[in-house]
Amino acid sequence: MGEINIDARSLIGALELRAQRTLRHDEVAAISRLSIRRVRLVAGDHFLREGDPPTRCGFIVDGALHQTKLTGGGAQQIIGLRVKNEFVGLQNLFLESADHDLHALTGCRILEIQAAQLVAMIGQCPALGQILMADVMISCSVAQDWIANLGCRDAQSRVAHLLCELALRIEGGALSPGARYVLPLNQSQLGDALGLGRVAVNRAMRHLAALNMASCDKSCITILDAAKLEQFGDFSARYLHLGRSGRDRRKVARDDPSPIRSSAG
Amino acid sequence: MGEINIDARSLIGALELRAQRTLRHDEVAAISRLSIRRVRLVAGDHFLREGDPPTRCGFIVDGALHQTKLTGGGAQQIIGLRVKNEFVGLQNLFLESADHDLHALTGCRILEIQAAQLVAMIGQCPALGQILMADVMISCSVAQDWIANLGCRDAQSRVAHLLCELALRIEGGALSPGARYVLPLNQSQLGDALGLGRVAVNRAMRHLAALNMASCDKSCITILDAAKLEQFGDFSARYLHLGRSGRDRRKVARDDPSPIRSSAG
DNA sequence: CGAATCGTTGATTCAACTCAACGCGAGTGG
DNA sequence: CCACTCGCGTTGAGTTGAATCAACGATTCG
Repeated sequence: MGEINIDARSLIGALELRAQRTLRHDEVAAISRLSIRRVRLVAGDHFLREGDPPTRCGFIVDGALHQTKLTGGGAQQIIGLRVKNEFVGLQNLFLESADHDLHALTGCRILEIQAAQLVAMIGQCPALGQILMADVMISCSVAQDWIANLGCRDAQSRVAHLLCELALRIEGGALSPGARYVLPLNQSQLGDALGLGRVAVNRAMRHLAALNMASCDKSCITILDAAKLEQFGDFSARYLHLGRSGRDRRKVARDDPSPIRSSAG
Repeated sequence: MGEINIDARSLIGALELRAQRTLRHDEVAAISRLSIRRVRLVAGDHFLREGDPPTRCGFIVDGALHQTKLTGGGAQQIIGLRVKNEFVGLQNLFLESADHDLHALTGCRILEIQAAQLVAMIGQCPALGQILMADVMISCSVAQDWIANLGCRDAQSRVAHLLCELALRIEGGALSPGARYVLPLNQSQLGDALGLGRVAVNRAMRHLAALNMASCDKSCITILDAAKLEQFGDFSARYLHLGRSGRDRRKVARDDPSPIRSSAG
């Protein structure tokens, strides 16, 4: 294994984490045959634009990107976020063109892989394809959860819900009290993601802080009371499909009886 | 080919339509090896529930289903629709459990396939896997477009947008003036899908009728002025990824210069 | 220092929610 | 056959949550 590229190693590690198993030798070999290019983006750079053929894929080593759509009215809607340790560009892999823009939200380090190579790899190792496709399926689940978030929660709950989601995705860890992470969006962008105005986002965040659920200093979010925040944001981690023991997740592991849902009756 | 099951034929036809090509013999053979079960559902029946292992997949021959989530407040959000000639249950195929409910919206005829068989088939024929995975990717695109719809359009535009989408998905045809289709949702359910109350949906629909864009008699939608409806609903068919010439699509074929987006400036 | 961006707060406006009532048609049962 | 109920669509009136407008403090950066 000593001869394998350090970047390929990162990919292998990420895939093993997702699949919850050690990759086989042929799988490792297939990955190490990929030509991986290191790419750096600064905030605002685009990775894919609407209409582009989906030739670029990548793995985010560090940073965050957002998927956006422009509406006829000139408003911008953030339809998805991608953070470190996640893939980008997989969503359109088997389609003819991208249907949205993909931009860097912060500075990013990305391992770029040509889509054609990825498709070839999937053909050789369907099991690797499954891991990548599971990633797409999770994106789909997350998008659908966002629909529910926008569709039937008020401003405060929406913000709380997104803070919970990002805590888990960014930290890759538990939603434990005192957990802290850097939010890659400012309040305007949060509004674009949540279908709210900046003012409403600001008020919601101050409300969460006043209730001692989560505080925000600059871009640094601190989870003060995880349980209360989850309940307030009607959050359940199931849709993130983090895996039983995977990704340092403790919350999902302890099969909790979903206090939120049961309270609904 | 004469010996192939009529249900397998339906699947083959659907896959060929999606892939825009004739399937190879080995692909046809792989499909004909599937054991397909005919299932009928009546409105309200469930096909999958949240938490279920994703063992059931299917192809909708007729009817419509909805994917739903319950929120803590007791509200139900429709997070996706699946209509005839689409697959169901693919979204969770490589995940451990379903994260939402899947219910019949109307009476349905479904060709059910066990997930395990489908996975095996994908392993044997990665090219077939690509067609199925493209379906998942389109679901993801649609979900993200719904996010944009909920996030930054008012009630009237949301309804108009969804009517456009469903016209294309259900009719599989052009959004031509005079086009007519049966909406599988009542106004309450439309509200659940669009994050609106029934009253708002009703007023929006009457508004669209008053402006001679679309009329609604019982559950039958008639597109009166397709261009106006598209513009009003800020609709572009790109996210449906219907393919160049595929599925009888005329609209997508004629590479139009996207009048909506250009008007935004 | 000035310019720009972001967060914060108050005041006003408005779109959609909620409540409420009623018409209509389908189905049901006496 | 009619009376009844039930679900759905329709409409009006009052309420409210968030948008919008506006102003100001803090921070960063050139």
